[in-house]
Amino acid sequence: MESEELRNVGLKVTTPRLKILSLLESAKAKHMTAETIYRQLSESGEVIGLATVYRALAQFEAAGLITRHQFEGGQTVFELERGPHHDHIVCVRCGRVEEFYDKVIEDRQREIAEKLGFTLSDHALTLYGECSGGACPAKNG
Amino acid sequence: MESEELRNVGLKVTTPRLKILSLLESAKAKHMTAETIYRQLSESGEVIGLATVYRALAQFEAAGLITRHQFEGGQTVFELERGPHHDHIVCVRCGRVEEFYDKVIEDRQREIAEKLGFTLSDHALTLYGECSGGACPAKNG
DNA sequence: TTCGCAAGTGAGAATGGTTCTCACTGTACA
DNA sequence: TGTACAGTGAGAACCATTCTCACTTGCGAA
Ligand SMILES: [Mn+2]
Ligand SMILES: [Mn+2]
Ligand SMILES: [Zn+2]
Ligand SMILES: [Zn+2]
Repeated sequence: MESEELRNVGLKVTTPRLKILSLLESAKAKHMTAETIYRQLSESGEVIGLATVYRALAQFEAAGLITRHQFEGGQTVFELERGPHHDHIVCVRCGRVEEFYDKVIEDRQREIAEKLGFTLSDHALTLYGECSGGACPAKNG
Repeated sequence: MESEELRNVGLKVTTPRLKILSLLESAKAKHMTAETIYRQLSESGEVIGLATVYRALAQFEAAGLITRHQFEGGQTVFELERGPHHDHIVCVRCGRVEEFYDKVIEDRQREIAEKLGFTLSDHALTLYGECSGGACPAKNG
């Protein structure tokens, strides 16, 4: 249950936090903005302040429950941290986001950091391009 | 001369644009925020509006003269597009920025995009970590 | 050269995503 | 159950960036 998850990371179990967590789990879109989360909760009758949404997301991130991505030209998006690490490729035409994991790149990053005398703690890799003709909604008409 | 550079990309040669371009060329810091550029120009007696700085930077970027980077937790920084492409590693403690180029990663990105049905147009890769003890000013005291 | 005018500029207002404030509320724990 | 203190919501504040608009400037045509 989501209550467990909150307790496990040392956060009090409150209604807003539970609602936000379950929305992140059940929503069709995997990557959501704070605004989107706020609106979807509002539309389903949950009255949760936008400030609370931002606060909860920041806490979830600090606790490692979710990750934050800033794709260029868009707002910050959040996603549940489930399963293995991955990076993203974004269609600059329609905004579609695909995920990928590449061991070669991941390993290389560690080597590069080491060679430059850094202790690697994180990285952000996002590819941008246009998705293929049929798949890209924005290309049809 | 910088006038050439502006003309070559189809931009009128104006005083603000020239000042901004030369500052980017001569400044000690390679990666600068709009605010920093504005302040440095002001301090050297050049009166150029902040809005103009932002406008010029946007135009320079569109023209391919400079590139824009958004490191997490910081403001957008700009740098002159000279020499070959590179990515960045940022010290989360002191903010130092180092540059690197890795052919393996670059090639892999292209392959990944292709495999996923995307035509790659750009990418953003930034590593984060702590730079080594002696080199990191923030670690001394 | 001089002219005309589209393009550029600067000051300040507006924007918009995110954070802060503060009085009120709810959770957790004894 | 009571209480202390963390959490919440509404709206104000923040702040990087963009927009507005009256004025200026670069530059091709004459
Ligand atoms: Mn993802
Ligand atoms: Mn650089
Ligand atoms: Zn697409
Ligand atoms: Zn450092």
